[in-house]
Amino acid sequence: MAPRQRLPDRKSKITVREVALRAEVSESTVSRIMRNKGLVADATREKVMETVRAMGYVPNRIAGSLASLDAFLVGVVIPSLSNIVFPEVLQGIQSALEPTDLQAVISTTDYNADREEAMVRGILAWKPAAILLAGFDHTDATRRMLDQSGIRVVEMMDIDSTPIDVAVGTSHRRAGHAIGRHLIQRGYRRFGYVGHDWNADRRARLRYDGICQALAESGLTIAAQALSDGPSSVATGRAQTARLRSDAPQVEVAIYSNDDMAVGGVFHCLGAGIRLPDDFAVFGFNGLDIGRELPQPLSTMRSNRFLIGQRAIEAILVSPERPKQPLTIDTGFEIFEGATA
Amino acid sequence: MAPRQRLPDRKSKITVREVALRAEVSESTVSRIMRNKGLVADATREKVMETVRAMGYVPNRIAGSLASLDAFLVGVVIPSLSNIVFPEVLQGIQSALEPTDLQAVISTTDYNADREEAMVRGILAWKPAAILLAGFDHTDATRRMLDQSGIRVVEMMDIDSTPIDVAVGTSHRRAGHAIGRHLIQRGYRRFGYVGHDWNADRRARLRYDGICQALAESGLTIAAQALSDGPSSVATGRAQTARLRSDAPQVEVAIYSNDDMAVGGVFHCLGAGIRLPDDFAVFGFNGLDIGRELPQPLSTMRSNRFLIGQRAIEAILVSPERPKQPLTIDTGFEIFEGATA
DNA sequence: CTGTTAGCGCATTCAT
DNA sequence: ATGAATGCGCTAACAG
Repeated sequence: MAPRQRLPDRKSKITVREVALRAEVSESTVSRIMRNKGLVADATREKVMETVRAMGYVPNRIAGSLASLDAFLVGVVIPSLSNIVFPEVLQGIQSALEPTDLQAVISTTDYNADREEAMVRGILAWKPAAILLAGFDHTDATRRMLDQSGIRVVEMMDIDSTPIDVAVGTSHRRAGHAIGRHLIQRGYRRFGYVGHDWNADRRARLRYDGICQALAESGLTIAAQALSDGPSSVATGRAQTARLRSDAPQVEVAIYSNDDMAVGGVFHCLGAGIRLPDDFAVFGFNGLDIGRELPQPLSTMRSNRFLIGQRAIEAILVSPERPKQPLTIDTGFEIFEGATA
Repeated sequence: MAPRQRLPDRKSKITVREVALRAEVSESTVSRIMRNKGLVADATREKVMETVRAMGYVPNRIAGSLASLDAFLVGVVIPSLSNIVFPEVLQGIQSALEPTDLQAVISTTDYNADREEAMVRGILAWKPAAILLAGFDHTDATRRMLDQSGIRVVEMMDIDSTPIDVAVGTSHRRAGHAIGRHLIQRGYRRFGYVGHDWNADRRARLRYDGICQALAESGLTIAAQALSDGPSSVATGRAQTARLRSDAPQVEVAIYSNDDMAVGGVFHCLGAGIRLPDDFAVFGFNGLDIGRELPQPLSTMRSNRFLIGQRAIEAILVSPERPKQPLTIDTGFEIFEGATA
């Protein structure tokens, strides 16, 4: 634990008091003016604002928040920033936060539930208006803290479980099922799967389950799979595709755990002279921009991460109190046909 | 301005007082224990910790920070989250923040200096230990606020100007110059440039200037360029490459404003059957992962954004006071030869 | 329309 | 080793 940061003892510590004295009004008047609340004569307002500007006064929100018991922060706890989907969710959050005077405190967990617990504890200490998390996998202690806090809690990305308060996202199980159905309808029968670490990414697992279920309903199975135990990446997708191709040359179509992996698959094919989708077909998940710009657009399942962040904030803005019933908000998914499957 | 969020009036508002009463000690004792500061008998510590756990007490940092005048927040103001480089910087920040008990408050400006001003004002109100910004383009008001705040200020990404306090990043002008030199040495003479909006991305402009200078030193110039006025993207890079190729077929090598754009260029070539680098060569900037996984690895200039975030935090952790002299920290750059130029 | 009073929850002297 | 008193800077009643 590093040493705390003591604020520099700037002698020029300007508070309401200083402003009030200089402007010859009371502190409450200054306070009212700074918050545009309550009635103030235009004359005094101008007089005060002038000295505020002159002195460069910035109200101390720490004190303000303590006095009013209002919250001006929203906690956000996500697994990582290196998977592009989370920055996208953050964009949605920032955009929905813009008209508000709430600010986001952001922490990352590295897909570690214990770290999540620590982050949640740290954030709750700031008495935020709400806290947004990714997924439903929390430690018991985390769950207890969230419960007791009484604030709004949004579990994002996934809606395949019952939330503490609100869930916003898409059904990954249903998305996987839809992928399976789609590919069967297109005539594929020999399926492969290329994936990354399921322990870190439970949603990839849910999609996988959905796929298997759809195949099973048609009497089919996944004939071969190439799984890596690291995080998803273009490089991994590329390597695992090579492996799948050599292990199971009969596979007609590979479903990938996400678009990063699938793009790696496309790159492998481009390099090895494999024709898509005739020799081998590739199907991704996420609808990343880059997939659309490939020489042949990537066939994939789009989900809207920006919307997830946005809806999450909108949901908690409705009321500071949790509803009696947990709420689930489905941001949907959509097949993008593309040209690789 | 949306309504504030009033914290739910949970009757179970647990404060030091409640814990102290239940544990039959004074508030100061509880406080000391929670902060591991000052001497406390093991027996009482255990007794208190037990009731802390039982009651689920979480100290209120708002009150704590106000009372102690210590700062527990670090403000981060970046242009956007959609350009992958900023999430990477954030990763570095988060990683350096981990052993600390500081937390990051993050805002985005959409490349708008007035929004930056608003974000900085909002963040300063939280009396953060430090504030990290991208670049040197701030409004006068922003500059004044940062100055008066007395806290540490880090200007990130770029080190081509004199910082307020600390600058961390790479010299984009020198990077551009190095790119120019490198390509000249490899024998290229007919240069093209493919870029995006310079108003939003001043660093791209600095690189461009560096490139031009290097070419000029060898009596060369950029013969043709394709500029879009939107943000950088794979799609834009692809479209502008098509334009450049038809407008100026004589161009041997195109330097791109960044890797997103350059990957778009590569995709165009792959689709149009243009052989890289013989028919046309492509050179990027940033060293994004995806470039390395292309069928032919993208020739580019690597810079380390994670390191920028990390060094930024390290720099402000050294001392809560600004040094007399502004400090510049160079995180460097490095040519990645690749196979597209 | 403006001022006065009394905390918000905690950390910090200073006593004991 | 522990407790009591004071105030951080501001907002929220209430008076006037």
